Amino acid sequence: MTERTYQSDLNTDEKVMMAIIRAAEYFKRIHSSVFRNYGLSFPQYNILRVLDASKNGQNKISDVSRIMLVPGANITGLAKRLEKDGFIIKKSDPDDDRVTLLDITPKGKKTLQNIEKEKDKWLELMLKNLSKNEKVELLGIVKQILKNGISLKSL
Amino acid sequence: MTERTYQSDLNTDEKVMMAIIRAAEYFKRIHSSVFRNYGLSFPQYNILRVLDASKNGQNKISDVSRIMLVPGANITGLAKRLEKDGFIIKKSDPDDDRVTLLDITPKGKKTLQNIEKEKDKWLELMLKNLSKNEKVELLGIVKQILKNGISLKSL
DNA sequence: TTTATATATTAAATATATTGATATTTGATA
DNA sequence: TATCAAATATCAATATATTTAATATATAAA
Repeated sequence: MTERTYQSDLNTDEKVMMAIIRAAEYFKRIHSSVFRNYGLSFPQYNILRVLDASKNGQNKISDVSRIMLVPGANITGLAKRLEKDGFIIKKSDPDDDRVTLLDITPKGKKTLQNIEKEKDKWLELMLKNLSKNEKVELLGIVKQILKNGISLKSL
Repeated sequence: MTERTYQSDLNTDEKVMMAIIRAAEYFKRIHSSVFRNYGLSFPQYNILRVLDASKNGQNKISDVSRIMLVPGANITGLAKRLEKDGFIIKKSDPDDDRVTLLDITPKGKKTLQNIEKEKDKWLELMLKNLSKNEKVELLGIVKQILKNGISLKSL
């Protein structure tokens, strides 16, 4: 019986993962078509979001990297493109010369605002099947997943 | 009051989306490090999974495209790389010469099997915070999101 | 001071995504 | 039958993103 229970638990786990990944792809695909009209890819949009939610609209590359679970070498390239298009600027941290700070520009903030309405319209459509309660519940469960902190370092 | 309620609902929606996307990135990042040892990227792995779950281990490019929410032109490239590495083979559909069938090879199936144990070990770790009940609940809610069928065509 | 660690960049190779154009086949219809 | 529209897949060009490894610099710790 333990054998079967174990098996079936694993299958549930797998279903949970695949469901979440598919839902994420679903969100990303719909929303990307919004961002694209504003010259942003999805990862670029995410960086802007992180910065906008950060204190003073700025953050270190290493922190952005950690928050987004994206390697630093990757952020460097993304940041370069974002700066080229005027959405952010890079400055070095006066307190620590190793650190590069990414700073969202007024254009960056304005772009986020412009995107917001259109994006929210789609979000509402996509989540219209869920009650408020279900949303809150979902949020709580997903947060628990994120909280447990398994990391690649454990490998 | 409606104003506030509306606002707060939108914020919940956004939180739901961001949480799901972050969880998906989390899964993908951990699992990618498993797949990579077997020569597969995440999208490649997903195609194999789709084929493996399809009747006779084969499916049309257009259907894979629809299932994965990935444009067809994209699947063409992915399939080419998968075939080059012997995970799938491409044949044309005898019933419809427009159609290309992707067929998972024994090597492809074997690779999925080899990956499975290691992958499941990580999954279990990542989901250890959740009760069976919570998993089932999560699954039900996410499925509802996926079911509502908003598509890019609506744009 | 020496060493180790943290931070970011670069380079090169590969993979993925996007768009638009093209070719082929099929199905429908005049 | 001939023609047209739709479905399917590919290709080409370009832009982006990812991965890995190597490097440079600065800070912290010993």
